[in-house]
Parts: sequence; C-alpha cells; structure tokens
Amino acid sequence: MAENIDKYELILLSSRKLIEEIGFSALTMDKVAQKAGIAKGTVYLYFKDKNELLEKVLEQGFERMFERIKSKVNTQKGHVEKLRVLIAENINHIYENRYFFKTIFLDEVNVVFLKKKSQESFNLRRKKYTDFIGEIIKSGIESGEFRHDLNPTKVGYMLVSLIKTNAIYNFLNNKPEFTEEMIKSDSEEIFNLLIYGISKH
Amino acid sequence: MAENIDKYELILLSSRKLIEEIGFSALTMDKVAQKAGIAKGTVYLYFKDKNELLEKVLEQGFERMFERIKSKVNTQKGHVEKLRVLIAENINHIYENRYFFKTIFLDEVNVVFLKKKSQESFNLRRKKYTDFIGEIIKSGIESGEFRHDLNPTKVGYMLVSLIKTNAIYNFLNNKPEFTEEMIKSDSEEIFNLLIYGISKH
DNA sequence: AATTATAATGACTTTAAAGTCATAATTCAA
DNA sequence: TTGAATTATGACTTTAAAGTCATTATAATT
Repeated sequence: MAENIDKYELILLSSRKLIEEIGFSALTMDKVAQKAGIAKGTVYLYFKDKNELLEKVLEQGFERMFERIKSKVNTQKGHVEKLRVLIAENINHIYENRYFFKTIFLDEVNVVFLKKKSQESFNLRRKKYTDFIGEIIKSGIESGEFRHDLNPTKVGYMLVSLIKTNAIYNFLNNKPEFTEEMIKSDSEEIFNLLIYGISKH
Repeated sequence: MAENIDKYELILLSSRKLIEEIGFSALTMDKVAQKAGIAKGTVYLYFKDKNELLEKVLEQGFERMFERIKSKVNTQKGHVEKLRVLIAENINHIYENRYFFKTIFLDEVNVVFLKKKSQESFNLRRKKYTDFIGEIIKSGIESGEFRHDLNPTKVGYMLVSLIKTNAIYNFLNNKPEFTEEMIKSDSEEIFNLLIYGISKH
C-alpha cells in the first residue's frame, strides 16, 4: 500500500475498497487492517470504533459527490438546465464509482449496522442534497417554469430517488458496460420523466 | 399470546411485531421466543435459522400487499385509472402498516442481514411488482396514452420508488397522523408527477 | 548516544447472539 | 392407562467479530 498518504486516509481508502469487493456485511476490522497492511490495533488509533470508521467512509463519499455536482450545476443559469446538468453529473459520478454504489444500493440497501446517531447523520446528508435540489425547484416555480403546487423539497427527494432507482435498474439487469452513450440516454430519460411525466403531451 | 393460531404463524406474527418495535438490527432469536411466549428451541423447530424466519416475514408482508393492490387494480379498466388506483392502494397499505414500513424503509433501509440467496428473492419480489406495473404501462403505450419511448419495466421501478420515497419523506418529517385527506393528496401528487412531470403544461 | 515520546503490534479478552440437544411434557394410538 | 411418538424446553456450546493492552519499534529531543 502507498507510503505517502497518511494512515487515516489509508484506512479510509482500504475500507472503501473492501466495501466494493465484499460488501458492508462481510467487512470486519481484521480485514480492514489486513487490506491496509497494518495491525488491527492501529485502526483503533485512528478511529474510535467500527461505527465511526463506516460513518467517515460514507461521509467522505457523500461530500465528494455533492461538491462535484454542486460546482457543475453552478455553471448553469436556467433552472431546467441546472436540473439537466445535475442529473447527468450524478449519474456520471455513480458510473465512475459504480462498484462502491453497487454495494451501497444493492448488496445492502441499508445501514442496519450504523448506530441511531449515524443514521441521523445519514438522513442529514440526504437532506442537504434534496434541499439543494429543492432550491432549484423553488426558483423554477417562482419563474413560472414549474407547477406552483409542488413541494420543492419533496421533489428533491423524488429526483434523488429516480436517479438511484435508475442505477439499481442497471445494476440488476447488469448492463455489461456503462458507456458515455448510456449515461446520456439515462440522463435524458430521467430528465424527461421528471419534467414531462409519462403521458403524451 | 393467542392459543388458537398455530406456532408457525405465532412466530411470524411475533417477529413482525418485534420488527415494528425494535427494528431488524436489534431482533434476536431470544427476543422472538420471548415475544411469542415459547422457548428458543421451539422457534428452531419451525424455522431452519434466523435467515429463513426473516425471509418468511418479508415474503408474507410482500404477498399480502401485492394481492391487495392487484385485486383493486383489476377492478379498473383504463390504464390511467389503474395507475391511479395502484398508487392510492399502495399508499394506503403503507399507512395501515406504517410501523412495519417505517422500520423497513428507515431504521434499516436494508437487508444486510440476509444471505445472498435471500437478497435474490428480495429482488425477485420487487421484480414481480414492477413487472405488474410494467404491463399497465405497456398497454398504455400501445393505446397511445403514454409516450412510446418509455421502458415499461423501468417505469415500474420508478413508480415504486416514488411511492416509497413519499413514505420516507413523511416518516422523516414525522407527519403526526396520517389521515384520509393526506393519503388522498399524496396519491394525487405522485400520480400527477408520474403522468405530467413538474413542468407547467 | 541516551532518554523520552509517539506510534504500531497482534495475541488475547470480551461480548453477544446463533444454534444445539439431553431432558421433560404433552398428545396420540392400541 | 400405558407405552410410543411428537412437541417443547432452556441451559449450554459454539462462533465470530469487536475491542484491548502489555510489549515492541520508531521517531524526536537533549
């Protein structure tokens, strides 16, 4: 394992790789230590317990995704365009980290192993993202582009879940290789569903 | 505990109640036995192991929901009406079993504790439902009501996830009491989102 | 180079819950 | 009404993984 990153990051990275390889449920502290090429006791010098380690892995994953999407979205002016870019960038991120998300979404849809407190921070992270989307929806309503009877935050939740479900669908029907092409058409599909629904208009 | 239902059902029922009360992660075979008022060994006479027990609980839960929704949907003729009824009936079911679903959806979004094989049957159950919806979408496309570029099964996945997300949203913002009123407006909200999207049309 | 401080080790301890099985109670069949 | 078959019991065994800590290695300080 690389020598020039500090142990904290090394442990996070090793955990993340392990999660991709064997899933959450099979992850043990012994395996984390082995993967990082250090002793188990060392892991406990950097992380209070397993729960804290897992939480940091998830937190780091979320922050990276959120920052990336946010900066891309902020290059756009119109609300509709913001949404289009958000969807594409989110799908892109999932694609680029597909093994991680495959575990997150499928192997274990859940966070059984996290303590109540961690579950709360999980929900807070989701809220951060859905609120961000909610703001876009809100200005779209004010500008008259979107229906006035919408609950912006709720639409945020809905969009996030559409993107997630799209990924789950692809994982389950194991699309052999994700391609630029596919990302583009998936983005458009979700975009159209969100904006226009399924009816002929 | 009631004497006139057989032990198998008694154990299933007790497990289900426990899941509602303490969640999946805290569920132990000792607690199940205690809740059912029988010895732990007895539980193992009716279920091979914990995994089998949990799987049966989920399976029974799904079958009940699916049968209920299916029979209601089949009273309708038009595809649009079928979808409207499906959404309402699903939300209703979640409402009536809200403590169970709160655990399923929130406390532990997942199935970490289930063996690979059980996860597969979990996915099969979901597929059964999304395919059912997919069929409705398909005939709606053929009759020209819905866009022709839709992937019916995928729309099935999307709708299921919208319904689920709606419930999660309500749980997280703990709407104090679900009311007839709320179920109706939630149904309409999802229906409109699915059929027309968020744009002004 | 010696001393102190910091970091790392991994064998060991603890914990928690799954799963077992000899024994006991109950039901059934003649 | 007794003996065989079935069902139930719960103390005990097993398992698996989290977490600890006395000991050792490395780095920093004088």
